[in-house]
Amino acid sequence: MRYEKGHKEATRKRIVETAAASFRKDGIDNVGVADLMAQAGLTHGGFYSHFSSKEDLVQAVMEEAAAHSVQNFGRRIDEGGLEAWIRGYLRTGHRDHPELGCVVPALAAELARHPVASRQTFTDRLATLAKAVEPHLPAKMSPALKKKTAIGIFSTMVGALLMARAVNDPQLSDQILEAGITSALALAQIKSATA
Amino acid sequence: MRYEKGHKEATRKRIVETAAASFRKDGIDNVGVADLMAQAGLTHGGFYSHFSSKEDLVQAVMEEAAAHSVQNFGRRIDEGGLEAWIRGYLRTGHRDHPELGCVVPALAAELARHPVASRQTFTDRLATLAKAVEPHLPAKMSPALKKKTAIGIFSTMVGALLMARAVNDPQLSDQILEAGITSALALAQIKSATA
DNA sequence: TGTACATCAGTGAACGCGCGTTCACTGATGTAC
DNA sequence: TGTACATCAGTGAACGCGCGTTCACTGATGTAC
Repeated sequence: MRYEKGHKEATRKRIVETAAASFRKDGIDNVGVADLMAQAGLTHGGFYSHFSSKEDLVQAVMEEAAAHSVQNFGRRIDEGGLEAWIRGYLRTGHRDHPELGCVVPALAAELARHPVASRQTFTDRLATLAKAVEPHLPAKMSPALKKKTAIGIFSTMVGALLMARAVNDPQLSDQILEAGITSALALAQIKSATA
Repeated sequence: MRYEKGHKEATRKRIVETAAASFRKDGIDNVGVADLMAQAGLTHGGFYSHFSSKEDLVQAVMEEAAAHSVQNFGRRIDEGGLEAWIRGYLRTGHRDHPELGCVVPALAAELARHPVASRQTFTDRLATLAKAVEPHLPAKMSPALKKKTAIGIFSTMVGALLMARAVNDPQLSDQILEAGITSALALAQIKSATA
């Protein structure tokens, strides 16, 4: 072999990570295979020795993002608690750098129009995320309410980040993030010192 | 003139309405000018006697959607109250027919990558919407908290609808809508009979 | 009243461009003998 | 140890296609005389 062992896997990983960032920043449709390969330091023809189609890459990106973020979120929740997770998600840095952030506000609308295979990962991930949140909710909540609340909190966070990015007025955008934090904390029944 | 008075305005309106539906259903990038004109019963060349560019149409669509939905939401809130508005927004019919529904979950992510002019309308609309919700929140809330809560409720609704559409599992999708309703009602401090 | 002309919403061929995908090829290395 | 061959990640030209946009044209009507 011309390349050391594991070279191909490393290249594939590099393409997936490059794609994950670009897709979140510019949208799946707006990122071409040639762009992506150039960013990874390759030419476009080689793409098809790693993936059978662009849709195949989309699926790989969703899997990578799911693995990465469930791990990331899980750690953050367990280390800093729900409040730190909520505040970390709705910080201005996350709003301003979609390429480094959560795929849901960035890609969910586009993903809804993609084939089932690419959506499956997202579905699984959401269920996992809800389960990671539930243990941190007040003990007096019923299991059913905990599940609803976990999903409700995440809905609030996703909706707020999405709108904070779409809005044109920086001040309103900041207010949306704050409103998202306040509301998510209220749902979690956390009384914050700064809220 | 070949056509009766108001003909051109009527045609333009038809194009905008067709586009509003198609954009929400398939995404702005996935709907071509030629598709749109064919749907409106015209050929693609005539497009440019109505709009200077596709982006110009996007702007017109956002304006139409804003006018339409602020009016629609306002009426619904004033007639049925917050609870009816929330339940109406998070019903399965709305999830399953993005072409007839709110532009925010459908287009906000894509819109965030569009020029300022197209985003301005969205910004204005969101502020108007918040103001329509505020009077229906509990009187004991401070004005500042009312504003935050109004935005928080809408964030929850948008996030829930977005995720309910992206998810692959119909049962989970229904649960997300229910969780959105429960959480939005909780934020509005409405104790519902069926919640 | 009849004729010539101006108007202009809509037509449809054509444009340059970038897309996803294909494919014959390259060339450095590992393996067989 | 040296030579011939197989491997295969990556190259880059080429493909068909659909996109947004342009433009010369059409043809039914209103207007001028």
